[in-house]
Amino acid sequence: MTDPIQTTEAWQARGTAWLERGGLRPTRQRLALASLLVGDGMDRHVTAEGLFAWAASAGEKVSLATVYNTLRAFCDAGLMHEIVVDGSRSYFDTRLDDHAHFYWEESHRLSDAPSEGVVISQLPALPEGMEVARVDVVIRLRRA
Amino acid sequence: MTDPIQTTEAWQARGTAWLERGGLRPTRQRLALASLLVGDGMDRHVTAEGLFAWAASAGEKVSLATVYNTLRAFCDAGLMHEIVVDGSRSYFDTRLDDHAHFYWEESHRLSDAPSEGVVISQLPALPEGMEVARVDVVIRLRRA
DNA sequence: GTATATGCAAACCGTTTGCATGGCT
DNA sequence: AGCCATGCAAACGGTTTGCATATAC
Repeated sequence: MTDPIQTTEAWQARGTAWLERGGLRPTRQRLALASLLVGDGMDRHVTAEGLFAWAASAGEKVSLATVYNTLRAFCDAGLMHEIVVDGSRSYFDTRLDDHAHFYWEESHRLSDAPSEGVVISQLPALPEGMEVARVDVVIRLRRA
Repeated sequence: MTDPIQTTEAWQARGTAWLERGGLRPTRQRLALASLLVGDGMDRHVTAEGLFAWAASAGEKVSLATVYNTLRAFCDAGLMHEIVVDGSRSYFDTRLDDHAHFYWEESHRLSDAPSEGVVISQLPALPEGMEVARVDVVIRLRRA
């Protein structure tokens, strides 16, 4: 669980380092969002609206358009990945390696599947001249 | 390849049988779309706009709203599956069994991956009280 | 000082819906 | 006759964009 001793400054330090890795200027808004996303070092799956609401409830003043623009900037900088599981909204993931996801259909939540669990032991022959950009595995869950 | 001897009547017969399987009334528009989708017995991946354009170029008069409604009806009837790979549009697949897809990022096309190719040899432990609704595997391709 | 980020509101675009008309059984 | 499907246009919702202002370097 999260260490309760962690300070806001510690989160911001991580946020700043993270932005630096992406070559992005540490503006107030980016730093606020980055701190929320990676401040505690855990992997996150957020939607734009969700992050906007989270920032607002944390007292950060960031416009919704900036949240969208910033998430896109984070993706372009290679700091996050966009995940599409639901046509009506986009999810953004702070974890960069290929890994499978659980998608909770009734609550519209996305989470990591235990990484040891999914084993793709073989990929199909790829079409001529093509390479794999990414392999997305989404395990859609419903109440049993 | 498609057998050039096949007649429109043969497509319609398949379309009618297909609609029947889904318990859907064989209206002119549904029959037209069904014939395009399953008339030749091949698996198809279409977008609503794409199917609308295809129908129009085949001389079928169907409104875009009806294409959307009809594709949804086909999905609800269990005749097709909706596949989400691109936040900006939905794809609809006539093939019903779990199988992996190739997504051609630059052309925004979706196709089946050779079924023998992908082997998921193990699934992760599922959360308590949950079951798998579906497992989506999308292999995103880019030019090498 | 210059390039870039932000905020707002308006535009955008794929999709859905309300309602009147028309067709299937 | 009654129910359901269709078509149109308007509504919808998430996302993007144009432009004026503010901030980082």
